[in-house]
Amino acid sequence: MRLLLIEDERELADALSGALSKHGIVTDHTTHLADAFELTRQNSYDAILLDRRLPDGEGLSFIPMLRRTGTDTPIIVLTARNEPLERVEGLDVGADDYLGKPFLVDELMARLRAVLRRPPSLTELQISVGRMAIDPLHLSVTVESIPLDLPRRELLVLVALAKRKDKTVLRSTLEAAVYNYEEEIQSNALDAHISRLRKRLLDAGAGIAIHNIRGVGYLLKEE
Amino acid sequence: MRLLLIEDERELADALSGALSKHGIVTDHTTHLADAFELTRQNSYDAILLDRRLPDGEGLSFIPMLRRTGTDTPIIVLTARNEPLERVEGLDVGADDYLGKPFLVDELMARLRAVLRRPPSLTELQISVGRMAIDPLHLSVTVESIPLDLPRRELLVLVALAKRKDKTVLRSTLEAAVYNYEEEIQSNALDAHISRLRKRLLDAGAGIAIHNIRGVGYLLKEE
DNA sequence: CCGCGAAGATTGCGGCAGCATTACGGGGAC
DNA sequence: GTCCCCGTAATGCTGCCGCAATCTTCGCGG
Repeated sequence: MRLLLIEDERELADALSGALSKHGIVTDHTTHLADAFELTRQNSYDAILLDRRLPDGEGLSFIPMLRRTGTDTPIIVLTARNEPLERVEGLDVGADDYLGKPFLVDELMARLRAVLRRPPSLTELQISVGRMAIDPLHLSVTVESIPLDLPRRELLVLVALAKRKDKTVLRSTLEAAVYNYEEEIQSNALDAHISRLRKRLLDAGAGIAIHNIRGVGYLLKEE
Repeated sequence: MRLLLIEDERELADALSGALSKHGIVTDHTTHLADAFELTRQNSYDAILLDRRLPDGEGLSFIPMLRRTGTDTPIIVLTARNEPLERVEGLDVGADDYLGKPFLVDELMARLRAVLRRPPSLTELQISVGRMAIDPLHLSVTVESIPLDLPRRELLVLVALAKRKDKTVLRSTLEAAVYNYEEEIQSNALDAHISRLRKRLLDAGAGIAIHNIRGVGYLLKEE
């Protein structure tokens, strides 16, 4: 396993590299964002550890840059800036985890494992379809910048479909997205939600269509 | 390595779990098909050991169910029903091996190794043929990024063929992919599906051809 | 090269499963 | 109370899909 560590405090960086190597992890280290960007282009990392305060800028700005190149390498932010709001900020720009300094190496390892266990994140921060923008993290929806508020269940259906726009989403997947295990469902509730959602999207002029694939599921695409 | 054992005889199940654990194999055990299906959705198994006679139905019916979700985890059927015709039956619905009770654990291990030695995963995340991309896990199909929705049975046929593109797929294999154990078929329904599928693919300009291998099966390739 | 039988291809038809829509009412939020 | 979400169920409809009839292709033997 190979990590990229972006951290300007030499001592911490060395200590961390040493600790990780005991777990059989190879670590590349750099102190500047510019170098980091170059390194990610030349190598393939299993994960990236990122400090926020860096000599040539705010570490977080690195995340959208990287994501824009289509890279979905997990990123864990390591920083002294550990206020709740700052954590939200970090996760919302696309970090996979956020760990405040000081931290135990054991906790870092555990979070690393957790992050690597996940399937490569399909979760974009912002999905746009038709005249519509959907933020799956905050569960908010806008049509041409005008917020559209939808009932909870319809919203969940929409997000589940939007995350895989232009691809079929199985019925069972949708049910799993909207209902948890306790909530039984013994009618066509899902169909009803789809129907009502369609009507609302039409009224709002969202410019998207939800197609049914008989016996399989549904598919969302621009109309 | 992790296995799923579907077996209602408690004693046999316990003995087997114990024996397998000595080979470093982790075994999940369940006695009912319904639970088994849930488990396969939540976990990823290297192989599945399946009894035929189960409290909630014929074990074999589980195989098409599972295959239909796009899972091609190897399945070994373990059963007292060990007549030649019954073995054919089992293998034809999509089992990878069929082992009659009683059996030696050593033989099971050998068969397991054999099954796992086969092409690591037929389950690519994305299969591309001609101008077409197929996602066998999510059962979605696109032609030059434009989603193509197909009826369920035609879709299943296409996916089964695409997974083994450029290779002949036996008629019986296709039938197993499309029909479950209960559903009898006494006409040329499969041929009809192939025919309608060909037409749809042509209309969509998919750039692929489905050839017939007389008396054997079908073969999908770029045209 | 021709003829024949078997396998496959195609297509219309009809039944019915699955979906869309909508009205209704319980229930929670305010 | 009032509003609205949301599960339920009734209704109507679409189009999938099994069937079978008919036509075409293939491979073999003479």
